[in-house]
Amino acid sequence: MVSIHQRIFEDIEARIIGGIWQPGHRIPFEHELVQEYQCSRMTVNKALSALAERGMITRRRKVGSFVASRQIDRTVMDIQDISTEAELAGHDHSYRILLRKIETLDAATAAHLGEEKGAEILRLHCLHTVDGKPNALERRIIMLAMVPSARTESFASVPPGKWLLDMVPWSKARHVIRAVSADAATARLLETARGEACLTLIRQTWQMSHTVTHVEIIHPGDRFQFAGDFHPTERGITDQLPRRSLS
Amino acid sequence: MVSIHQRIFEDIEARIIGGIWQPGHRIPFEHELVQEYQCSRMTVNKALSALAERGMITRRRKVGSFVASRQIDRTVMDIQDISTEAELAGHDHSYRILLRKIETLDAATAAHLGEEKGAEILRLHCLHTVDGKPNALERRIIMLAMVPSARTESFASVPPGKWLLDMVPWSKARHVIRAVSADAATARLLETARGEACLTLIRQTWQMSHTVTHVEIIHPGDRFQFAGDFHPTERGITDQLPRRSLS
DNA sequence: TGTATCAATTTGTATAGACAAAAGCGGGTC
DNA sequence: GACCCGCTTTTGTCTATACAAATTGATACA
Repeated sequence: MVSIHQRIFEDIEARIIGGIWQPGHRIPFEHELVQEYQCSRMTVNKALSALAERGMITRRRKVGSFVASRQIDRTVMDIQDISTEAELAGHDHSYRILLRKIETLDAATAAHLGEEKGAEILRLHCLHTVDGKPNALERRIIMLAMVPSARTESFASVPPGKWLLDMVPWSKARHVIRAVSADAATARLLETARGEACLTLIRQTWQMSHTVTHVEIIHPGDRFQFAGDFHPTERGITDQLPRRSLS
Repeated sequence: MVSIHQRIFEDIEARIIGGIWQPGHRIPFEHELVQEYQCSRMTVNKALSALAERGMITRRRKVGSFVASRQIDRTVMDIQDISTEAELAGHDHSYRILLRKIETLDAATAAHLGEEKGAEILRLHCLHTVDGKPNALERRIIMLAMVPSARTESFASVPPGKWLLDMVPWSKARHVIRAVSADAATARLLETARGEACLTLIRQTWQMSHTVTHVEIIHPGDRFQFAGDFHPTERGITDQLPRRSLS
């Protein structure tokens, strides 16, 4: 049993996706759809508002609603904590702390993070192993002012990524994905060749304009990839499945 | 002037993001919020439904609404057509067709695409140049059954990515990002060293379960990266800015 | 000609009321 | 105990109505 709301939404969506209504096409006025579907204007309005929120149509008072101009090629990636992700995919995961040290921010790093020089940080290096093979090198900075409890946490039983995710809410995240060649030290740790292509994910998260953490995760290119699906059709971005996969 | 709807939405959102209400916390019932905000239940309901659609809360009849369990580390990337993207960033863009050939699908490629062997395809290879330096190598397959007009299109003035975006609506896209080392031919075309780390984007788009196109775009790793921001706070995924940037 | 004003149209937001659907709870029966 | 039934609570959807805000188009006027 589908609701009227849903029926209107999907009918219009299908006509847009199917190319029957091209970008720029004016879709019927609310009162016309009220006639067509024999329902109240509120119901039509909610359906059209939902389509507008999704970016499929744009609406202007007194003018009407129009099929949005261009399909943007967008993808949604769930970038998860390594351990969670490995477990979801049914792989073994373990990790080893290589370095754990409290420092103060030097000028260059501070500028790079957009924070004040001299702030206290926890620097963590971590090697992740999946199914017995080294899979990622994690280099992390945690701002101790934002996460005071990290000062006494050993991270012996819970990996830092997971610990932070459960511990600190964030309001903004930035991700950068790069391809880099492994230097000698990285290659040795990841048990791969020097110069091997590596997929690097850099993530910085903020809470209310203060950096919480900055992390660089380096994967050997022959053992990792990022994948993401996008359906313009889907209800919410929440019914996506985990997207990062072992290759 | 903000609407009541918006005020409710943002108040609750702020309490979740700020960590005042932890995951699992039961947020007030609709009738309680009606009291608190002195508005009708419809208004409260719409605000809570919007939060649920966004994945910040989950709702269950008779039980209540709860702060969603775990923050997923998600990012939204707009992966645009190379020319559009370069122009937006204020760079010059040109391209050259290296190969344009109509073929039939061999068994291996067909299996890889999830399509039938023997289907007619247009194979296109294309070198993109940004600000005078080679920036991407594009290897594309277009299913002629889905895009018959591609048969006679020369792609001399409009690059294939842009042409397809304007021409054919799609209902699903899949993206994969990889790091690979350049082989000799690729390195020569991209004017980089053999073995250099390259960032590869693979994209396959479908319309109603039929493949429209499959493309592999190889960027030299020292000249390219993908970047994406995610604000759990934002209204829609549509007010995102272009995300892929020249490094 | 240009400009201010007004009316009409369309979307945006809100209300109060109604009933349906899901799910927990308790009571009775076997 | 297990099972069934009905009561209650909470969310889900819909209606009819109302007024506000934005914008267009027409009209009046300098």
